[in-house]
Amino acid sequence: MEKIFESEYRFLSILWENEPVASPKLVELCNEQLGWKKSTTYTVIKKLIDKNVVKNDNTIVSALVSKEEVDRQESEELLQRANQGNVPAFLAAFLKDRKLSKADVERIRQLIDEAEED
Amino acid sequence: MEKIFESEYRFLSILWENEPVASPKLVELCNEQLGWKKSTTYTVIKKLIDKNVVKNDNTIVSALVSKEEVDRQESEELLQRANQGNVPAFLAAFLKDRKLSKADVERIRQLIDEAEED
DNA sequence: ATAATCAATCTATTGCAATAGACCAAGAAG
DNA sequence: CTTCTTGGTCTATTGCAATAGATTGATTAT
Repeated sequence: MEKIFESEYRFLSILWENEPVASPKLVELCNEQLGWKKSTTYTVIKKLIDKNVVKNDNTIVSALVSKEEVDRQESEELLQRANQGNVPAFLAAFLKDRKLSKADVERIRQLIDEAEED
Repeated sequence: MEKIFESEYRFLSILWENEPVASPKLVELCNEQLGWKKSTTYTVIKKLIDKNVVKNDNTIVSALVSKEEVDRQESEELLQRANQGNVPAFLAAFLKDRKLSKADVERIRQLIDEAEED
């Protein structure tokens, strides 16, 4: 997946919250929430269509990629850059000096179990 | 801490591996590893000095901030942006569909335990 | 004294993401 | 029909990170 820029992410955040949504409505929302002019919204939509991240079917815009996927890509980049893809090293740094409640620990423990391959 | 840009991070990666190091040596290293001209290296050093991230004591350059701190800041931003600071949510997304070896799971389990508050 | 070297700065220039104004084509309204 | 509206594009412009050339001021060597 091609890189998503800051302003594209801001746009997507609005889209994800409202999709599927008519493009003029997006123009309105982006103006309210981001202060964007009409053409700004449309150029961003276009860029994202080119990147296959968004589609516009006869005025109705929707995302082809979920927030989870985009966020994942971001964390993957960080994992690679900061820890060369070493998951435990990344988590060690991430959890360092962090305090977790019993409930959180429980939830996380479960996630780890699910990630364990046999 | 002020934001560290991509190119500053690349520079810092070299600095962290070699500090403390004489500035002309940094010019050489940045030229070899990044293809930078002399002035580019010096302007980046200057920017980082302004940001209090690096110091230059009579030609000898060293970092005032560790890689761990910078990486941490980065992951913190991601945590906020993607999961509003919710650690378990972040970890859920991060670990989803990831395959971990038994050894990794063991290490991570320990990290979690250490992060548990009483 | 003067020339050469060298660390460092100061001031551009480049590159590209972010933003927007001017325009257009097609359909709706008169 | 023709005028108006409207979704959309095309082509700037702006903003700022990234990069670098020209220059300086101090030290070293001649």
